[in-house]
Amino acid sequence: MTRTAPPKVSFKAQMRVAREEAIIQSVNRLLAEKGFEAMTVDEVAADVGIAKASLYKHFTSKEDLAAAAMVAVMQRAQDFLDGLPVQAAPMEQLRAVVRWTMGLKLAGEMPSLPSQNSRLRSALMGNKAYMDGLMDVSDRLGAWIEAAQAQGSLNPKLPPVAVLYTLYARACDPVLEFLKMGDLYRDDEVIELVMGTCFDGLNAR
Amino acid sequence: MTRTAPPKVSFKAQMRVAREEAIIQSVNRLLAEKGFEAMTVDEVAADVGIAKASLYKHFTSKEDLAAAAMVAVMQRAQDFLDGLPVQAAPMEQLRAVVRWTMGLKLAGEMPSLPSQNSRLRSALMGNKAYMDGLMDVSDRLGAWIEAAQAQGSLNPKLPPVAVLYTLYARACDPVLEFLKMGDLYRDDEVIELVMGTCFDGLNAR
DNA sequence: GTCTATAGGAGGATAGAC
DNA sequence: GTCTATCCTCCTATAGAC
Repeated sequence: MTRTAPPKVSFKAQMRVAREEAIIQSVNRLLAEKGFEAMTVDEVAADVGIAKASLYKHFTSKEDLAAAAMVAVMQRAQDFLDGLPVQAAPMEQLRAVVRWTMGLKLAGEMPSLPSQNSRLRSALMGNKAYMDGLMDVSDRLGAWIEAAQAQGSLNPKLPPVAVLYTLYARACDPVLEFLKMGDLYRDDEVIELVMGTCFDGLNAR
Repeated sequence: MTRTAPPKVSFKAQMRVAREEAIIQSVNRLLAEKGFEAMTVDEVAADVGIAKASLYKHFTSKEDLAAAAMVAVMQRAQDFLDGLPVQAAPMEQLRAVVRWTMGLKLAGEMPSLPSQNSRLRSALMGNKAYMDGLMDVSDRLGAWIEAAQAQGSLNPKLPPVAVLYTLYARACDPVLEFLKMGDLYRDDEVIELVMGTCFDGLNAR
């Protein structure tokens, strides 16, 4: 009788993964809190509790760190999509995703990246895991958008891509933080307000 | 017969104002193009065609430069508001302002500032001209918002401040640049699309 | 007030020992 | 792979001559 095969992932590899997850969690929090430019690699290292040089053994650059955080967020999004009830109406799926996204943002768990930084853009576009996740999420949302338009719950005159961008943009909507800062509304009230302006618009109905 | 009184503003003072306007114009363009963090004072100096040290004779810091650009934008907004037809319906005034704002953004003339930078926030809050302009614009928009709600064209259930923030947010809406990048729509088409989602919402009507 | 030159310091990235 | 120590580039801001 032969010995059992060695585990596919060694103990050391597991430790490595665990550490990288800790790093990504810190990066995610700091990106949400201060944004990419204001976040320093020293801060990340201090927050994780390791030396800066050790960080660079796991990730090759600051941009790479940010990309890893985005991969994690994209994974969370995919998990959330997987958990949605399959039988629900497309429109309700879309509304649920947007609500979830804004909840993340208000909870300080949504990394905020500058859209103009070209080095960062390159790092993101060159990250296969991120691009795959983004494509998958976009495809799923796109299917719901078209279905909702077909059944007349979503405005059929709007180009699907415009709807998609509009939904994505709720993840970095400054209205959320401004309303939160005012201290007049609880987080869930802020979310319902912005849900209203997003789907029903500002006009009276 | 006495000589005419000396001009209130000396020639040197006029030169100074003209140079500062040139500086502000460069800052405005660079802020719109690359954002605050990516813009360097060296670039501004090179763009204006003067030495960096000379810049600091006019403005005490990079944050001060950005604040001056915001003052100029606020002045343009006030001028635009002044030029609107007085007899138009409040709702139309609001729509006109948002259209104008998005046009500025698409034309690359809307400076983009990070909302998290505290040094910058302090510079803005400490700039009386900026704060006065912001208050004036907000008051005028606020009056139209309440009037539009009173006459039932704007959803009366929305808190006026939430509407105000939502309108302001169109000035930095990433949906504009994303749709522009796609090259599927002309600038005016992009504006009308976002006007639609903003005022009519995503839902079918 | 304009310039050249440089101080001063922050921050990304790496060398090299262990 | 972790550490300490350091490099090096970039950038804000200022000194000092004219």
